[in-house]
Amino acid sequence: MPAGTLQKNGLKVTPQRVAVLEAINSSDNHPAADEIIDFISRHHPNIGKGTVYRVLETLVNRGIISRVKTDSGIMRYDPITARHHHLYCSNSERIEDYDDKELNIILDNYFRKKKIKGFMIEDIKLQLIGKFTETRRSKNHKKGQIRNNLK
Amino acid sequence: MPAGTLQKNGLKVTPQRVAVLEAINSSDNHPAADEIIDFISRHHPNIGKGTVYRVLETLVNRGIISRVKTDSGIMRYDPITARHHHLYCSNSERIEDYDDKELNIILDNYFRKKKIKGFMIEDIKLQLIGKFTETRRSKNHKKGQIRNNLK
DNA sequence: TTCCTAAATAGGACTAATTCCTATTTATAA
DNA sequence: TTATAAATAGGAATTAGTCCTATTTAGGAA
Ligand SMILES: [Mn+2]
Ligand SMILES: [Mn+2]
Ligand SMILES: [Zn+2]
Ligand SMILES: [Zn+2]
Repeated sequence: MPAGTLQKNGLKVTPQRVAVLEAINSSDNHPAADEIIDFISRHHPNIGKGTVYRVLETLVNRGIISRVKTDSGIMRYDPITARHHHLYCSNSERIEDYDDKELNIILDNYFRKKKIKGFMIEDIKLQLIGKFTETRRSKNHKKGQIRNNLK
Repeated sequence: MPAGTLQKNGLKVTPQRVAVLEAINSSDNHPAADEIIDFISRHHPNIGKGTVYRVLETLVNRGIISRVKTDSGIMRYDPITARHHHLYCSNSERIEDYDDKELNIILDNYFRKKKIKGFMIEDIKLQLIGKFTETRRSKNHKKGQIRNNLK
């Protein structure tokens, strides 16, 4: 499947690109570059760090993956490019997807009426900050490993 | 005024703290640490970079200023701590405040009903991404200087 | 006013995420 | 199979931010 995605987007199918795509798709963690590199390195120990960053940029530019901003300034990556929002834990680095069509409709309607003077909206993202009351149902590799920097 | 704010918050009034507060207050740019340092350095050339970061952290912890996250991972600072949202330019680093009580009410109502399972909301931030159709009405020092990284 | 001391600063080393560089390798179109 | 433009490896460079410690200082006490 990764190979198909790459071809469809007119990208050369390289093992490195396939590996990066697989890493992101198999994570439910919104992984950082660092985690992607760790994951890939298990079966592909000689991948260049620079290559991973370059591949990520390429994939973002083609709209195959997206970026998720964090407080700490570390960039994280998301296999989902469709419109959706995020839940941010206020005392760990956990980030979960939040998809809500009803909310999107409300927001779209609101801003269809209420124009912001001097600004043309292209996208609306909600950051919902709070606390998770359930632990992660980890689907993948690094089970439960959530970087935690409670301060 | 900065001195008063510091005293009110039980902080020693040092020239460095006053300078940082003045820099942030006089900017309408949501400045990064780098810009705050540049600004202060004009009249206070020996301020330590570490001091500026430490003062910023102190001010954030006391609720005197707040942080604004950006795409690029560079942290920016905001003299406003009251609840408000931000307009992000999709091809420059421009960020403007967006305050909208009606919208806050809509969001609060929506999430009062619609609970998110496994998550307790503490704060909701909207990132409105788009294009500004008017140039900045620059109130301050670095006139018009908006870091621009159109790529 | 002067003195004392806990708190704050200067200034530079350090860290870590990301970018950049270039010699070498490789995917693919012909 | 070959040619070549595109991609990678590997490591140096950059840079926002943190950390450390000798020195200075704000502000309360005397
Ligand atoms: Mn890791
Ligand atoms: Mn600057
Ligand atoms: Zn997501
Ligand atoms: Zn603001």
